[in-house]
Order: sequence, then structure tokens, then C-alpha cells
Amino acid sequence: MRRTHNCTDLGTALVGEEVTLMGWVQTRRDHGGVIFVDLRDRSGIAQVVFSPEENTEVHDKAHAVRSEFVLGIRGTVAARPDDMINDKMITGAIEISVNELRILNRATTPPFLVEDDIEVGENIRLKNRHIDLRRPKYQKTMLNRHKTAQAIRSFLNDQAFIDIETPFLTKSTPEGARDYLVPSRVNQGQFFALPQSPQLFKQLLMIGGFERYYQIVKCFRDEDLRADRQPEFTQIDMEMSFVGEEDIMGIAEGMVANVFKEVLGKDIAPPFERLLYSDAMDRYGLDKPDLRFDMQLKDVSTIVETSGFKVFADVVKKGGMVKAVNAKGCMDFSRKDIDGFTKFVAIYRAKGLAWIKVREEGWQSPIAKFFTDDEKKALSERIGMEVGDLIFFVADQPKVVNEALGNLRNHLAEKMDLINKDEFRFVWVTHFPLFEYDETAKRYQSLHHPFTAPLEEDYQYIETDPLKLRSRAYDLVLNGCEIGGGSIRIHQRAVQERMFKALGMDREEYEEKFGFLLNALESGAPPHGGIAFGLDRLVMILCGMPSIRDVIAFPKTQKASCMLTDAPSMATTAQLDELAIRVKKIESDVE
RNA sequence: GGGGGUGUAGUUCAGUUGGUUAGAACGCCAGCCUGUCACGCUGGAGGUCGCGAGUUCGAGUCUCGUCACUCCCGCCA
Repeated sequence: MRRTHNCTDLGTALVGEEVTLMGWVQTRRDHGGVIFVDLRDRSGIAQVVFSPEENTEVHDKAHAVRSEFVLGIRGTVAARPDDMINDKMITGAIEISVNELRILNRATTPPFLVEDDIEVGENIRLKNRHIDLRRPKYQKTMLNRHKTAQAIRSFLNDQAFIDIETPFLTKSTPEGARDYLVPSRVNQGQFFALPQSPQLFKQLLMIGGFERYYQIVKCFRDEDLRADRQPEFTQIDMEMSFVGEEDIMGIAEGMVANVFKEVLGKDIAPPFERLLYSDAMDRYGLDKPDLRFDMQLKDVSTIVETSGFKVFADVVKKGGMVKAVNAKGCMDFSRKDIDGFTKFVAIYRAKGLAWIKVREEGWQSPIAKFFTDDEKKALSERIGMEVGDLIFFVADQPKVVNEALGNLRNHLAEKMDLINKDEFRFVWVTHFPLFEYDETAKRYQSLHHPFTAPLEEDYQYIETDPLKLRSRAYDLVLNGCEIGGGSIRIHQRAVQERMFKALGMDREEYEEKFGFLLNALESGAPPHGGIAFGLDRLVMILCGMPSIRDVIAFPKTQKASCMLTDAPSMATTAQLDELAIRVKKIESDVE
């Protein structure tokens, strides 16, 4: 028996033809006489009919058939009578009258129905992922993921990029995320690290003369998980020589546009909007603003600094700031709602959330009494207050204010239903700070990574005022989600050394850790830069999925384990001996 | 490391102030049913109430601990 068609290949054009289908039993409807089976394959569903008059033997055999059995059937395509056409099915105008039935495999009763819109806990689904993946939704998602990768490859191939593989067994690098380590048997006591990204290799490929490289590649980071973070994830990684920011952004825009065209049939129009990091923080409080709605933050520090409201005035005098966000027309939010928002901003360490309801008869607010009429007027103008509005304020250090209000802005937009779920709004965020100060380590750290080039005009301050330096880095943000980021790299040894020094490394340390890079940089390194996209996040947004796990065939749980295989698991003593590893006693039998 | 949520039949859930035999729907099994496509009708099976302690005459219910899943903060160059 050989398959001749997919289920949804069949239509009225094939009436009278003999066909052979193979697939799974979606449902069986036994009428005592005639038996209907909905047969499902990758393409969809077709109804097959077992009728006692047509073929008694086959009809008898069909009694044993159950959900998810794997069948091969040979039969004749028949037009359904007019009053039995099912408009809800692609193949609803026909059915297959079966002449031969082979049960290719039986199946245990599935723990949940193989169909969309079922309500099943995710852990049940992850334990039975092979069944979960049969659902049309996941068939479509994985197909879209495939199409995305294909659209990326075809676009980059056309732009003369070369796909080159880089090692998975590589060197642990300081800074950045925690590494996944792999012990070396041949070199006992030594470890490889799985790459957090192919960053240094792709730079070495530029130095190696390939000029344009790309790779769709797994990366590994041993950090705590989130809805949009898995320990292994896929990057679309690329790097180009002899380019500046504009070249890379242009290629990236073309690539993303090609993906949307090929996968969703949507035309998105590059070039995308640009936003300076400083403006993003100022207006939206976050470096990944969702621009599908407006509701910008307003800095009112200068107005409240001299006011009688001590809480605000003191914060400003101590170098903090006060910002406001205007929830237009939300005057009727209840006290309970506001308490909820106060709790929400507390997550980001905001100590309080002041509010004003702008009523016809004046302000209703616990803080209204502290302001003079002039101050009220200034605030009203600055924030654009109108009757019906509800204004929120946070006063604190800039980091807290921006995080709290930036996230509150997103939260409010969700609650106020301001977000058009069908919109795809891209924005480039550029000119990130090069360094941030790590209070715990008491030193400067790279915001992006230590190979990012500083902005030419700021470079002179690298020793005197590192926090003033901006970088030649850029992130692509889609609907408030960072989907890609990159930078122009340092391509001169002297600059790279100065960077390492600024990060608090001495010569001995950076020679040991990055000597190979420094050597390569002085061997004729071309100016170069690149970008990497999170494939999983991109597909997640394309498919409208709430979690990255929904676009990964076999994802891990929040504790980074696999519910299907029960990985990770204990190693045998023999395995450990070979690697010269002893596992510390786990504190299980402590009294 | 921290905060929140969830955990009762195969699945989704209900379960009163702590009180007799823990229910419903879907699914499953059996019988009947020749045009269904959410097939129908009749009957049936199915439970370590996540796990462990404690309080109590008595715990699905209260307390403590613990585990798993999940959302978030920290973390993620």
C-alpha cells in the first residue's frame, strides 16, 4: 500500500478516482451500520466511510478503530449528496468510500483531544509533546518557524552572505551570562563551554576574509527562565565587513520584511523608525518601547522641585526625578484598581504611586493640596491633563522611575485595551550607553559586550568619564519586545585593549582571556559589525503566541528540565570516573 | 535567592462553618443505532484529593513543611 494523496488534496475534481490515504484517526462515528472516520494527516482532515453494503469485511475491521490509530486506507472518492456537504471542512464536499483498510498502528487513548482550543495544563502537554504537536495550531506554528528560517536564508543568500558553522565546544568567557559547561575526558579537569553566542567566532570570520557571514544557530545561557527565555535558544547571527550602522540596519530591515512577506503575506515598510536610547528612556521609560500606543511619560521634576510637596521636592533635590503618565479618560478607575497599580509598580521597587483624577470640579487627589495654583497649571500643561484623565506619578531614582512607569505604561495600555493586536510596530533603538556601573562589583561593565565600538566623539572620555560614552550599538524592537541587537565592533587592537582596561582588566588578565582576539585584531582586521536576532521571539510574535515555549518543539520547563525525557539526570559513577569528576554531596540527609 | 498563582477521575473543573458513600462535563469501555461530521440513546468503569507531618473524635477543607508546574523581581555582556 502506497500513499497517493494527502487528505486535503481531495476535492470534487477527483470524484470516481481511487486514492490511498494515510494518517491518524481524528474521530470515529459508528452508526451501527455505516461508520465514519475523520482521517487526519499533515494537510488536514477528510471523511472516510465504511459501509456494510460496500464491503462487509472492511466494515467489520473498522469497528476496532479508535482515536489516534494510524490507518492506511484505499478507497474511491465520492461526491456527498447536496444536503450532506459540510461547509466547515475543506474536504466537506467529498468523502472516501473505503475498499481496503490497514491498521498501521494502534494507539493508547490520548490524554487530551488532538484539536485546537482545548483547555489542558501545559505540564500535561509537555509530558506528551509528541501528541501536543499533532494539534493543527502547532503544526502551523512549526511550519511558520520553518518558513521564517527559509525566508531568512533565501534573503541572506541573495545578499551574498555565507552560512558558516562555528563550534559548540568552545571556551568559557568571563562577563555575560553563566556558561553551560561540558567536561573534557581527554583533558581531565578541564571544561568546554557551550557558546552564549558565536560573537568572537564571527568576528574572527570577518578577520578571516569572508566579509558576509550568517548562521541560524543554537546559543546557550544558564540563567533563570522566563516566558520569553529558554536555556537553549536560536539566534539568527550575522556579521559584515566594511560597513557602518546604516548598512547593517538596511540588511536587517530587508530580511525582516522578507520574513513578514513570506510567512504572513504582509508588507511592512522599511526603513523602520529610529529612536535614541536617551529619548526612549525619557519618553517610554524602557529601552524596548511598545510604540503601538502613545501615552508618553512626562518629566515634571522641575515643576515639583520647588513645590510644597516634600516627597517630590526632596527626591528631586537628592538627584532623583518625578515623572508622570496620563491614563486618558480613566477617571473612573476604582480605588481598588489604583491599589492594584500601586502593587504593580512596587515590583520595580517604586515606594509609592501618587495619582490625580481630573474632575469637572477640580482635582481629586491625595496630593492636590500640596500644590499652588501656578504649579497645578504647570503640571496640567506639562502632562496635558483634561477632564476625565487619571494621572500617575512616581518619584525616585531615575532607574526606578523609568522602570516602574515604563512597565505601568504597558500595563495600563493592556488594561485600557489600547493595543491593536494585528499591528507590527518596529523601532530601532540606537546610541546605547557603552558602560554601566556595577554597584556590587564596584566597576564598569559593558551594557552590550566588550567588543562594541564606542561612538567616535565620546571615545576621548573613556578614562575620565566612562558613563558618558555612547556605543555604536542598536536594538530592533517589535511591539515592545527586543527581537534583535548588534553593534559595530572594535577592529583595532589598541582600542580593544583600552576597552578591557576600562572594564578593570589588567594586561595579564585580558591577554589570557582574549589574547587570541587581540592577535587577530592586529593581523589585518577589517572594520566590521553585525547583528543577531532571536528566532524564537520573532516567530512567537509572528504566530501571536504568548510564550517562546509555544514555538519550540521540545522546550524546557522553568527549572530547565525536559518533561518528556526527564533530562537532566544523574550521571553514572563510571561516566564521572572517566571525567575525573566527583559530585558534591547534595544536602539531602542533613538533619 | 525572593514574591504571586495553581495542584481533586484520563482531561477541565465543582466540592458549604471541618462531618456519612468526594460530584459534573468531556473522554474511556460495553450494548443499541445505516448519513454522521460536537452523531444519538442506555448502561458501566475510573480517585494515594501532589507528597509528608501536625491540630482534631473526624481533614479534600485548618496549620506547618515539601515537591512540581507557571507568572514576575533579581539574573540574562
